[in-house]
Amino acid sequence: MNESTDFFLRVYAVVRKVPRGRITTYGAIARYLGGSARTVGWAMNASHFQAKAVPAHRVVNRNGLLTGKHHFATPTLMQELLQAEGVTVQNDRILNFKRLFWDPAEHLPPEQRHSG
DNA sequence: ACTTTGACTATAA
DNA sequence: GTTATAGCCAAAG
Repeated sequence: MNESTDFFLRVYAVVRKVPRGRITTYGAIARYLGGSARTVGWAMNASHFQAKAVPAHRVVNRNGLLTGKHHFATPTLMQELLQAEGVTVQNDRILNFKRLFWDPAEHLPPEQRHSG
């Protein structure tokens, strides 16, 4: 495993730590892991190939917009998954986004180890 | 090797 | 709120 590849795994590890019914952003993950939001988004694109499922529906952009909905099996699956967890979505946007926002840098220890 | 694209974000007008 | 620009990093052509 290269360090670059490990970054993807760290992204998945963080996303899986997002509590049910909460959401986070690409930028928050990027800041926590020390990468860029683009790279996090790219990692999410490859999350489908992971053996373990990644709750990618809990990751939205900084505006609470479901920008990644088109990458799911169906363009409405992301919204359905969120609503199934108690998150209200309207017009492809999460309501109370700021209240439901879950910052890994605030709830996770610094430099979260993948071995744990 | 260079250009374009992309599940992003911050700032400015 | 919208549009444009700059920064960012990885993958594909």
